[in-house]
Amino acid sequence: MRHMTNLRFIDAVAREKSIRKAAEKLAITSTALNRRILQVEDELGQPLFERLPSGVRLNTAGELFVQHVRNQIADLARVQSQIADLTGVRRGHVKIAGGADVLRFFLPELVAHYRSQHNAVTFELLRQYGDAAEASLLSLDADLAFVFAPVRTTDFQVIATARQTVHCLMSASHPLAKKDVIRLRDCIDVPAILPTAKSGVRQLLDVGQMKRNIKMNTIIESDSFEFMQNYLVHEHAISFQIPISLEPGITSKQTKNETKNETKLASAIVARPFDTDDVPAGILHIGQLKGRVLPVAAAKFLDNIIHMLGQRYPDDFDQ
Amino acid sequence: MRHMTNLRFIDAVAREKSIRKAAEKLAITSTALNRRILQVEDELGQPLFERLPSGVRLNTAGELFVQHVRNQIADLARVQSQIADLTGVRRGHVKIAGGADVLRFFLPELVAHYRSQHNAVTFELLRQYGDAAEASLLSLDADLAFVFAPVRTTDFQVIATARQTVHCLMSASHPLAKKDVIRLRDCIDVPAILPTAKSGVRQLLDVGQMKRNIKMNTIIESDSFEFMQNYLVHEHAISFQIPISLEPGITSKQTKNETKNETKLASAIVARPFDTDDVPAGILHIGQLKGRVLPVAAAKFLDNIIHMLGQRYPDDFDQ
DNA sequence: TATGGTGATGCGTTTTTTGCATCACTATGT
DNA sequence: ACATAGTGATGCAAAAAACGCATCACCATA
Repeated sequence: MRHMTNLRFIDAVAREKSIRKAAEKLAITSTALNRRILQVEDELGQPLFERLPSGVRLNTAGELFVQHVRNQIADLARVQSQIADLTGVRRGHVKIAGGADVLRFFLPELVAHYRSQHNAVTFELLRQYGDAAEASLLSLDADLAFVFAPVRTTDFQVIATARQTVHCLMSASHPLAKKDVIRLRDCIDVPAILPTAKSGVRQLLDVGQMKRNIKMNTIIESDSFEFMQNYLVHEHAISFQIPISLEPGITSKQTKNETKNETKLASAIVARPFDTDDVPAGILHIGQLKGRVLPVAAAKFLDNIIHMLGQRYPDDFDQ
Repeated sequence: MRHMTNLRFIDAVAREKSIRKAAEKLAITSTALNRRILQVEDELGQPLFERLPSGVRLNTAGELFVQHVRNQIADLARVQSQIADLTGVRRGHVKIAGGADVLRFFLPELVAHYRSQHNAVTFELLRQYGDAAEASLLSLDADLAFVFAPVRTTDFQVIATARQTVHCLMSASHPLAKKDVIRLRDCIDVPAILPTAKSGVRQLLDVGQMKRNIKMNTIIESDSFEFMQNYLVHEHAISFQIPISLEPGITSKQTKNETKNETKLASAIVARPFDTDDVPAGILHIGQLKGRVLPVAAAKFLDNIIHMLGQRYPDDFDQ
């Protein structure tokens, strides 16, 4: 859309905090970009940027204007998506912010399924946690966000939630695998691989350890699901995940033929839920920017998410 | 704002339903305008207008897009107003839709007072009733609307209301002027000048006549406040108004020195409220488009309206 | 003091937009 | 049936706007 050029340029400069850097990204010369910005400032009657020796920075008016610009860009995308939908072709670009947990298996499957029906829809997955994800909603860098934690800002509109009980992962031959529910005291002295401190799961585990006054035997910290899971076949340790990040072959319930399924590495690993009296369940929030009308593509994808969550976690799901 | 040109052009064509007519209004040639529209349609990937022999008409995509365009235009105005406010200069253009009642004395006084403080703010007053006023909010042709009737659409957000008792107007020497409150039965056989049927006051009067099974002696119908009021000095008739449209000299309460004030024509006229058991009070709604963030100028003017109403009708005011 | 970074500006060139003339089409009235 | 007056679309030359290069002025830092 041609008429948006100036606005996109301003957005770019605001992000890069430098006209020359933005110009490079936009594949034009800095002088052309500079003049367009001067022109807009002139039309507006006052500057949007402060000129610093190291580049530019938005002033108050600029902050206001850039927010407006991003709204415009997002709203145009919404309308385009809606218009495309009229002709039967769903079109658009869906931007989703979420933690590594949902990016691991849940979203790949869901996105693939959606794209198999609407291949003109493109996606953008941002790995962001908590505050950062909410900030992306606000700056319209994301249409939807998964937040596994209490929601902070008032701009976050929760569309659905899913209770996620923290699970212990371990080799199928681990003694704890015989139990249906794990108590925190069972884990004393068991070598434990914990997610890094900023992770939501880690925070829940810490709450539990505080409550029961139990200190787990932490041998490794990592933010890689793959490492934590794959390590378990080498040493009889335990690691922790929430259901949504579990590899499909790993079920949280004990099955009779669990041993038969051990064809792949994944199925040599089992998951057992914590007793929620020890480690509280976390709430996964799916939300959007409050008051925003989403593009058709994003809105329909959100429907899919909700449907899938409702189907997969019928008891722990809320809408 | 240069980047809005295409959008303003599309808006104009949609309103005029003709490229040539719109071009004339926009002071460009039809061919330039035509090509700009073709360009936008091309960028968008599909047409916005149906081409008819008599001009053009929006198709479904066009309806969507034009609504978006109007939102953009209005939102830009909001941001501009907000930015101007940062520098201490209030700037903007406030568009108000309302009936003749509020346009008569209430709004002139209020607008004049506001402009005496912020002379960079301009105003646009649209004489529209009920549905039309609400439609103007929706198409963003108006920022604020006064609706004297039940509010229909869900897009109308009521900011404040004022109960308005229907008053009888008459010459000060009229027998009914001795009463403090008028009953409908007092009006039997009194020559009456009624507002036209679409007026809100008329509807309230009709409700009262139904309820009490009384038919007033209608000698004249008019939609001109001036005619109805000025006629009263020539014949001992009565006419009807709500407080907000009353000329300042005319008070609704009986005062001792009423006769002394009869220096002007206006003060030869007195107003007496109807008993609300006979003629129900009407509710004047002041509202805006639901969910919309108003430009500073309009928002602050709305504050003034509310303040003035609260001061003038402390008992019948709601916020 | 030299250097490498920033945004601003004058000027010639390129790209885009505009207006004129004209076409193709369709209602409407003679 | 035919002329007429209205509509939007299009080819082409002129006008206007945007662009890129070279360069300036400024500032922080080494």
